[in-house]
Amino acid sequence: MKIISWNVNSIRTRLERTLALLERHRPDVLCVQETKVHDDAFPVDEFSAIGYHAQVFGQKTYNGVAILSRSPASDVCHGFPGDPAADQARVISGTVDGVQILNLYVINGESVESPKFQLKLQWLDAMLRWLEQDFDPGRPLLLVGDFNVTPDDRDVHDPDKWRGRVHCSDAERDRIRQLVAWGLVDVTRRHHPNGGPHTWWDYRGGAFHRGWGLRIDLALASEPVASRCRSVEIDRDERKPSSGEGKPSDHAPLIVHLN
DNA sequence: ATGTCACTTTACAAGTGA
Repeated sequence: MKIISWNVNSIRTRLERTLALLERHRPDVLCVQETKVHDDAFPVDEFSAIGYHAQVFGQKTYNGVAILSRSPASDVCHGFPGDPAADQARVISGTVDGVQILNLYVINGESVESPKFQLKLQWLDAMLRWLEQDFDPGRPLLLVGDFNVTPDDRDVHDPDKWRGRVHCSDAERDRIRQLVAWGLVDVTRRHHPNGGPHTWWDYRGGAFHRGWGLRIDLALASEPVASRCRSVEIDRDERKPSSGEGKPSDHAPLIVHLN
């Protein structure tokens, strides 16, 4: 079973590249974030034409998540109880081929001084309470998405430059540690113990070309899923300007392969 | 202090969010 997570930064702008990604990898599931479109305008037909069901939870302009899958997702839910940013479409969950999948677009936070940063921490706290209440780490569960947090300095191209800043602060990293302590495995790290691989590069300053990246897109699996995990890879080519129609997203797809 | 991108608007440039 192959599951891909990708922050597309607008599903309409990235439609051709998303269709090409599906044809290239033929994953069982593609979780997308930052679709930036109201559900009525999501390009459902283009995906069904190549064999993918779409479950969408979006809004105009901002945020938005969707699960595209070859077999239909069941028990689909939008958002979560206790969400302190319930007006923002950031979480869609469902079960595909026996795996409960949570597709997350975590609040960016802007900077550690911003009120949005406090909201980000509260949101992550509420998300953990949801897991504790409604999920069991002894069952097959996979959280994927844009977490907007680097778990540790190995995930940062220049840790000294980023130290204490948004995506790299102790407060954010504590929340990831709490998710792991509850019973999840950072499967990317398990397969890449020495660091990275980066998943996001700022559009500005030639960051991709210079290797200035962060690992902020994560796959956190309960042990029943982690033990099936054969590989976790990044499709770095997708981040290259030359690799497809139109411009790339600022994130690269994260590919999780299960036995 | 940032060599960008996508989206929106009583729009045709400028603000916002990333």
